[in-house]
Amino acid sequence: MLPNRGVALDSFRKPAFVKRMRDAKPNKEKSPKKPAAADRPVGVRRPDAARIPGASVHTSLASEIGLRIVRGDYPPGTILPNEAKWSETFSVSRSAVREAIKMLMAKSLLASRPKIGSWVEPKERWNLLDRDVLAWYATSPDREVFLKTVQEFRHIIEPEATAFAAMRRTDEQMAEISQACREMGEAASLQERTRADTRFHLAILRASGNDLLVPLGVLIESAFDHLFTYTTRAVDDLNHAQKLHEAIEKNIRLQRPDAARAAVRKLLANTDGVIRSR
Amino acid sequence: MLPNRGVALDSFRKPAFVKRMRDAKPNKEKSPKKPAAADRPVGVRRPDAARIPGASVHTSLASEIGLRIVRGDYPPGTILPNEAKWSETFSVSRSAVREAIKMLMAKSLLASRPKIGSWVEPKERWNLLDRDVLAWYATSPDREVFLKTVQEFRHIIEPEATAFAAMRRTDEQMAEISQACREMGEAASLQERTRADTRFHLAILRASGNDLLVPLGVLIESAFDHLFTYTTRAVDDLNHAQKLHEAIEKNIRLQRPDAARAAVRKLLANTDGVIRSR
DNA sequence: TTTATGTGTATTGTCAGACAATATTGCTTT
DNA sequence: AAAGCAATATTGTCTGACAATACACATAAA
Repeated sequence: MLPNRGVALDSFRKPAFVKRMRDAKPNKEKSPKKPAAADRPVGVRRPDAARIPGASVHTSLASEIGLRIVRGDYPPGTILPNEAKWSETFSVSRSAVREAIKMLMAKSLLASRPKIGSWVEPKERWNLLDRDVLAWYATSPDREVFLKTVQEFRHIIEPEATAFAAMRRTDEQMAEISQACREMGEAASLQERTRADTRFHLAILRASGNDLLVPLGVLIESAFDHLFTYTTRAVDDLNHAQKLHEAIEKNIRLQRPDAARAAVRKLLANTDGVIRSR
Repeated sequence: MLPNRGVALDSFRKPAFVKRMRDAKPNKEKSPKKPAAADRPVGVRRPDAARIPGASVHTSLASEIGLRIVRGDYPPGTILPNEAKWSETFSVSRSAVREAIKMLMAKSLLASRPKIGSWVEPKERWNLLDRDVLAWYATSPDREVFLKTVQEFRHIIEPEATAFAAMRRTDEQMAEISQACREMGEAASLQERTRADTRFHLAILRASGNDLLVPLGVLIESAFDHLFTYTTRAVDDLNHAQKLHEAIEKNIRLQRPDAARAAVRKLLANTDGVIRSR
């Protein structure tokens, strides 16, 4: 019943690579500390921690720890502070810590064993295509590099996905694509436009008929997220981009895979230009 | 600090789409039941559940529940039995159930709210490229379809990844690739060979210089996992496949992106043939 | 009747404290 | 010096309690 981790080869071994960095403190002593615990009444429960208003404790905790790991505070192989320590640091219960850690384990950022502790997994195991991990990852290096990586990935994926969509889309899927495209053109605000843009590309992925392509949508969302600041408001550019989108829509509608692929390549090249020129 | 879920557009709403299927029972009444609780002494703790010897309780639980979800026992939108129910069903503590559920939430299979319960997320949110989810997914439909999907994905990814590897690989990365290729040729058993084969392809992904390509290695692993049964033992085929691999290795070594890409396409076509002919 | 308001209640969220399982570490004995 | 053994630290698991939340229903007001 247990999923077959990796290939048959069960060369599973003790975490021999873990560096014994006991009671490891974060690398960079930027010390997140409590960013001024001012307007907080004394004696109240749950004093510090990176509490986020709307979110549950374990979710916030997972975000905080996950971010630190991805950011490189605890390099792969190091042993994290133990559960009691986290519990104390953030003034939360051990259960909350455990649930947070379980979330990070599910994303393959961590693994743990009794008497050893929890250590950071090697980077190539990280599930970088996970929404959260990607978001954390996006904050660490300068945006430039991240955006370039994502954009490169889009070049690999989207042309082919679109070609498949042109071959296999259902009428219903086509309707979604067309509507998103139309709404892009009619959008009043830039935000609304970006929204429709995202829907457009996600709909194409769904229409590709390959289930495995769908989860890559997070990359596109992330790209638009970070592209937003770059986006030019020049009307000419917007019109041009709109035409490129419409070309894609048309070729999918007419079921022309090759033309659709080419159209996507053009759009991506255009986006590349926007990034480069900034 | 909280990762920006999706694009800016916070059209976050109450789970309006959840079907109110209270105390939902699994769809298919295949009733996994306890598959004969024979050789188990009476009165012992933790009687049934899908306990897996080596694994922790919450991990086993997550596997069991995750498999059921992916398999379609609880379609997207349905509300799962509550924590107490699971706890009772599997005779484990509520904490264990919660930790398991947190793992599934981290993979976006579930979400939950107080007073509502936990519901299955829409399929397009599932993190299908996660190791575990992929493994569960691989068990559900017939292998044919799954393999075809994965293979199609490889056609999209690997040629481009290899071209990048040819351009950007370091000497160290090249050494890994070459060694894996060599070990493929020298492998004594089929299993050993598959092992090296996997390493070969993963090394190429790593050498591509695009961090986002690395996590896709799980797909390759999964492919080989399921391809294993198909693998022919005919010496001619093995020799042929080996030559194709060596061609790839050579073109990466000589830094010829286009030739490398073409070589990978050939190899994939060959693999396609193996699948089709079976 | 329709709309607002409050009240009950089921479910997850959080906490606290205990014990079990496990593997490292150092000590003891042969 | 080698082998076995005990001490110990850390995660794993269980139990029981209370808080927070938002649906559902009854009740009251317009």
